[in-house]
Amino acid sequence: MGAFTAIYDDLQQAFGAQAWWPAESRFEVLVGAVLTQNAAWRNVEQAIERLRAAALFSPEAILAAPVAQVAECIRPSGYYNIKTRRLRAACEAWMALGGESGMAAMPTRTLRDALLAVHGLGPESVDDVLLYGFERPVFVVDAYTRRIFSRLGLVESRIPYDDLQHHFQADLPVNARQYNEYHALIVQLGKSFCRPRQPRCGDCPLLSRCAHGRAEISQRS
DNA sequence: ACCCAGGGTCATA
DNA sequence: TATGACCATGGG
Repeated sequence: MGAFTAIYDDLQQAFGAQAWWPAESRFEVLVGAVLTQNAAWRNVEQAIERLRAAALFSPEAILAAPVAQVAECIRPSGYYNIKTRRLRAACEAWMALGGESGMAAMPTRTLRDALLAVHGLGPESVDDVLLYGFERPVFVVDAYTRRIFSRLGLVESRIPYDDLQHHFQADLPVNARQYNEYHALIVQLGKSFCRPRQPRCGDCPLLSRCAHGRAEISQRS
């Protein structure tokens, strides 16, 4: 068994089932993927609620609404001017690609390339949509993933997105359900034990695997 | 008061 | 190719 598979087992043992992504529709995954860029999910939930309350929760409604109204709705999620533009671009793409049915009919590679071409959708946002919205077996890499696995000594801290994604997809079976759980477990672990500056390594379930954690502990004491 | 969050784009070298 | 500035709100 490879290290990435073994760590998945450890995390599942430690944290149990996660059941991500909290969304009621594929479109909501797209909206959430844009709004959660470098923002706390709590704030994204507020922004989504405000869009719903304003009856702006469809690509058509968002595109028809005044830009200022959309911006006001999503304000709690931060970067609201930029994210308003990105959200509108995402809605345009959603419709241009034929909505749910059109996108569901596309091969994963084709759909990924089409979404990456949208201004404001980078690799993580796109892979959120592919994995959590369309159940495609695409591993989502985020800042926690890079930090955790570089501290574990398995990859370089500056490893490019696609390279790190490849490590996971080469080591794990091609299984969207498992990719879903694994990414959620990584975020759970990161929130508790793998902050950039304040790692609390003491009770980390991966401590025995983590040279960084031991080094930090001996440094700080 | 500082740190951080489920990133991405753009200018610069 | 790779680094840094910038975007902005809200909770610990």
